Amino acid sequence: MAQQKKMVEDITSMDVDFAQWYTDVVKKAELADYSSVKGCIVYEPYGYAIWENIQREMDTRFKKLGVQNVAMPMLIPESLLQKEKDHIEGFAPECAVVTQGGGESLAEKLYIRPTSEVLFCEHYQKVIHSYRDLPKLYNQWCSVVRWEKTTRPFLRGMEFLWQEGHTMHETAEEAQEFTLKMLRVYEEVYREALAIPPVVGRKTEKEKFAGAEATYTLEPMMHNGVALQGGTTHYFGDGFSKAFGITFTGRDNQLHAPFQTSWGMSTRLVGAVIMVHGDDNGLVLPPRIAPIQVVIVPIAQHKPGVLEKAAELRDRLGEKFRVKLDDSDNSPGWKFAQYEMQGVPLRIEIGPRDIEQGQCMFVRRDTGEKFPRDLDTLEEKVAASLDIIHDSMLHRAQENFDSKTFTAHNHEEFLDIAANKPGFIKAMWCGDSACEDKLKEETGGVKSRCIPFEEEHISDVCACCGKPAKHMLYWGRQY
RNA sequence: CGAGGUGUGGCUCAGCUUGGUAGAGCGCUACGUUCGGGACGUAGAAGCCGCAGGUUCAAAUCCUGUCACCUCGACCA
Repeated sequence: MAQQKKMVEDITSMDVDFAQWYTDVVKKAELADYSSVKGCIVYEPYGYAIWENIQREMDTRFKKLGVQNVAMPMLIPESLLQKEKDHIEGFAPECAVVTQGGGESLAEKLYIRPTSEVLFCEHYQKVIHSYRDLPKLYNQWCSVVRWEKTTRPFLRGMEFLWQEGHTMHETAEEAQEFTLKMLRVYEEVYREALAIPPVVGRKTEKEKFAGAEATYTLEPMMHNGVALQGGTTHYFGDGFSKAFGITFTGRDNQLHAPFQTSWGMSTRLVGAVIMVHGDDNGLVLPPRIAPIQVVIVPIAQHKPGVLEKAAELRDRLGEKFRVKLDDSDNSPGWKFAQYEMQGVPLRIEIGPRDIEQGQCMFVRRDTGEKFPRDLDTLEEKVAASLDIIHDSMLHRAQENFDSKTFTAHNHEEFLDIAANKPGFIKAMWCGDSACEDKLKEETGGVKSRCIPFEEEHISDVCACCGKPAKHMLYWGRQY
């Protein structure tokens, strides 16, 4: 697909400075603003609307699986957080802690949740008594706080919005199966709502979540070849259950500990959408999560009949799509640029000439392609175009992924690719975390992304140490 | 936490070297003319120059301190 001419001068070109480009898009598309606290952003209406649409895509899928939404407290007593050893060790260093209340020192410190496993466990301990109480499938939409040193809007914040699901199951098999089921739900959201093809697989021992037995992950590749950990599901076994004394009477009339999962995706997904699909003119939004799917720009709107016709189209399309008619006094060119920056998937231009001919002009945001469409079948034409745009965006993201994924057969090739080709590396691995440490050190930051479910056989030996290989890994730098 | 950088109308910045009435562009308000790729004219509103000390007749400008944010690295969704 031909690269569009750059029309917006306020946005730094991706090739010049990708980081600056990202920041420019966030600001110019009016997604978020900085607040007076470092790492805490203001989600502006347009940015928040994207998140709401992503939420809806996820929440309806959760509910189809029987997941129920709840709301847990924000504060965790220190003693509660300490009940699971690996968990506290993993999270305590990045927690914010409340030590005062009402002007007096607290007897026990209260941690602001960095994640809520222990809160769910405390509650589950009270409400689970019998196998008939299982499974418990809870989820919450909330914000969490982690004391990050470096922050970027949507990608990493001190406070960020997310959902965290926490479930309890009668058997290990059922919990393991549910962990993978949620992973597939996430992948579906990626592909069908975000038009992003992620790599999906299992994290290595080194990279897994604090306290989990297994962590699965979705790793989309950004336009510049850098990875983003964008969603994880965890299988906990019965470790937390035992630590929290959660028991139920089984079908055999014996006491058992239930098996647990958790899974989360965050507003980081908005960052992924920006960096996977965006271009030098700004944001490019997948139609299914775009706050405005169709923007109608009237041409020569002062002429009789134009605004009336444009409003009629808005009313018609508004029954099926998220539509905006911009009848402000700004010039058409200004409006074109504005909605391109904001990534609106489809623009409809309508002017006196079109009205005479019973048509309007469609302009696709993803390709810049412009073509006439008859007014009388407009609803079908818009629906078809939005689907085509979605498919085309997914396809292009896949092409970018493929063109930036390289195979390393040995240590030398691995270092060469890491140094010279931005993107993912596929390579064999012996299973030893020492090799992960070594490669990260040698390459200055390339880390294992995951063991994919469909592994390829690239060679018989580890691309680091040369010992017999156990798995194929995806590797890459990450945000 | 290491290395850089920046704080001046809403935004981007100039002014600081050499102290002397606080500026420009964009945006905003009103009216008019415009309208198929960021239109134009006229009139207008808007800033105790991040904060605190100090030097001085006089500080955006010099000195000291402090806070905040941004970018890049190391750690994490």
